[in-house]
Amino acid sequence: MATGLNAEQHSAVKTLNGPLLVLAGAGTGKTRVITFRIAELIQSGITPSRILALTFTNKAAKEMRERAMKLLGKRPRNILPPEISTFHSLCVRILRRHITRLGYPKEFVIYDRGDQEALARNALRDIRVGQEKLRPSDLINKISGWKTLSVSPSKAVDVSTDDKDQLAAAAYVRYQAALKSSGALDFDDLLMLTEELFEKFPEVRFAESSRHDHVLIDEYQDTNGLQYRIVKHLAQAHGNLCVVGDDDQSIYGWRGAEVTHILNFARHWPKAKVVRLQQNYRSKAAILELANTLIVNNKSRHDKQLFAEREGGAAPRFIRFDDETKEAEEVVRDVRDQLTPSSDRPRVVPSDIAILFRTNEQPRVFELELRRAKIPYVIVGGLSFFDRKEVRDIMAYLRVIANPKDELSLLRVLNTPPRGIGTGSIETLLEHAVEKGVPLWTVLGASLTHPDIGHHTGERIVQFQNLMLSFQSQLGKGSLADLAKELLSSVNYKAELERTYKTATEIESRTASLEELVNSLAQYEQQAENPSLLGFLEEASLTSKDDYKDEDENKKKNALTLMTLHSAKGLEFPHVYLVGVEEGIMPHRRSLLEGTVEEERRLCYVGVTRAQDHLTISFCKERMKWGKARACIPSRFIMEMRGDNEKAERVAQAALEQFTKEKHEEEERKAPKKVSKKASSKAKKPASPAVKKKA
DNA sequence: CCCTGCGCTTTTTTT
DNA sequence: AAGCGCAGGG
Repeated sequence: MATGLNAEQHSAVKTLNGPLLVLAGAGTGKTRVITFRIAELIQSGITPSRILALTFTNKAAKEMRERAMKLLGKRPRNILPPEISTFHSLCVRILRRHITRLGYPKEFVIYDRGDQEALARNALRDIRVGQEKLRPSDLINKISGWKTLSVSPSKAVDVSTDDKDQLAAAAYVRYQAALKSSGALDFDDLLMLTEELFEKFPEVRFAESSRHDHVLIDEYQDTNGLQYRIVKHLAQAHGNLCVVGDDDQSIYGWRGAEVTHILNFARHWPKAKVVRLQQNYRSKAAILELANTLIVNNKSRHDKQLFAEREGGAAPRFIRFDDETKEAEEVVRDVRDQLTPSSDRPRVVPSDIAILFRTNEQPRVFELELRRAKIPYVIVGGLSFFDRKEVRDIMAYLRVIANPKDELSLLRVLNTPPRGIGTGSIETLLEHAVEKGVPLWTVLGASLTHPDIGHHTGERIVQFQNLMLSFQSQLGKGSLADLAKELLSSVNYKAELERTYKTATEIESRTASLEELVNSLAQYEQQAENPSLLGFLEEASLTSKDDYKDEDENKKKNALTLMTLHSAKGLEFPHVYLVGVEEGIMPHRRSLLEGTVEEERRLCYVGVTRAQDHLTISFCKERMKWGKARACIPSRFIMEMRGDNEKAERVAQAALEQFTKEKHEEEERKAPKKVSKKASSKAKKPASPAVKKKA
């Protein structure tokens, strides 16, 4: 079975029992080892379904599933396959079985990042401490951090000492209350409640941990505290836990991932066997050398040195451009050159090429150029299908139909498209609902008799509710795709699009995404064993959006890839363009101020080690920011890769100086307001960080 | 209640 | 540059 493996890989694959830590450097055949190991376990007589393999993305899970199946060949249909899924999907399955014990409904919905933003925005409304305020995204990160530590809202209020934390804690209380009353869970809840179940109910822990005899985890360096504890529960009984990862590729520290989990694995599992994979099969020596030179600048890491199996290779290019437009133009021109058939080198197709960047705003310019050059491309992540306004609208309708308690969605669709239900009436209803302590949905009917709501408006609200009710009664009867189509026509959404958007192309593209939504419903119904609206919604929020709408798989197969470094982890391409390698972007300015440059360096390392044959690193002299051109400093990582540490040091100094100065300027800009406001306001703000709420 | 337009803020990565 | 909130006219 295990053929073509080197000695280290062989050892990892053949160690079937007990704890096993595989420290696998970039490009050392990590995925191969996991899949071979799964196959080996099955060969040795383990029932496939008793194996649980966990990944961080659906894409990785899907790929692993396919590879394992291929390795195993045809299996009788009545034998269940190994369970290969993401942490989050696993938790959803566990919760669906036991969550009622925690007082949550079995039919919970999952709120994604967009919903979280909306909730956070609401929760922060009217909350401030003096002049301090919090951005929704910061609140979300903060809450996520608390949840990772299993800190409840009330506990957060207790433990918060500084102003910002107190403020966040107050918002956390509201945020969590809103989630609960909507019958919704966010991503962190999925993990947190699973742990709670395991802690509170030994029988649940027993039942769930008895389902498997072997647990494997990919990208272990990115596990956070919750995931770590869940895994511990799952593997405690049998101890057959195999984790695979690379501390140099830990790039999710901001999400609570702790490298210590992988660094201390041998301590937590004293019997653990440790295997190191250090032979890199992916990159040409010239590229790997660059990566090695870069990463040794990190102080906290397992000391290791990767060896290139593929000698030589073209020297990586470092190119400077005038600005981001030039960068996109020239990179795309270079891509086109590469794609042009030539007799003196092997053929290159778009799917051999990836353009990698740090932030999600960077691809815009590249998209434009690629379209102009007629090169097929896919953008991974970023503004995805499910983030488009029209799709979110319709999804909100579907959610209200599936779960009328979902207040966020209800508020979104109540007057979308405009149907004469104004903010005034909605406020009144909300107050009424809060008074009675029931969901907003329940009081909709009362709007006809409510003194503060006009008769006309009341009628329209009831009409809306009846429409939703009629769709609810259709659930389980006909096809979901048909229901969605009917929904679109009965709320006249297309007319709304035509009214809102001016250009024909925009209307067309928005209409197209609605069609796509209907198609994905149809597709879901076809492939799901037991299709339900709730099931579709669950899949839509959990599945990383890109592999979700695989409508034209073929087109995708031949497309160039645009993606962030975070999304690129685990992938490889013959040609890689790493763009925007400048101080402030990579390392990101925020990391400089927060002292997390080492993680940025690992990010850069991940980028460099994605390349198999050709690597191009580029940076700009200046870049547009908020409509203004700003000078850019080439990243210290570039100097480090070239071995000029002195210059890197100077650059680091200069960048830190510049960004701290900017930060000060920003604060200055805000300060005068503070003074004038204080002067003009009648009552002075409380000195203690008391949370002010408007009634 | 709906729409438009003005001014103000925006600064990361993702399941 | 772009999205959001808010004020003011229909």
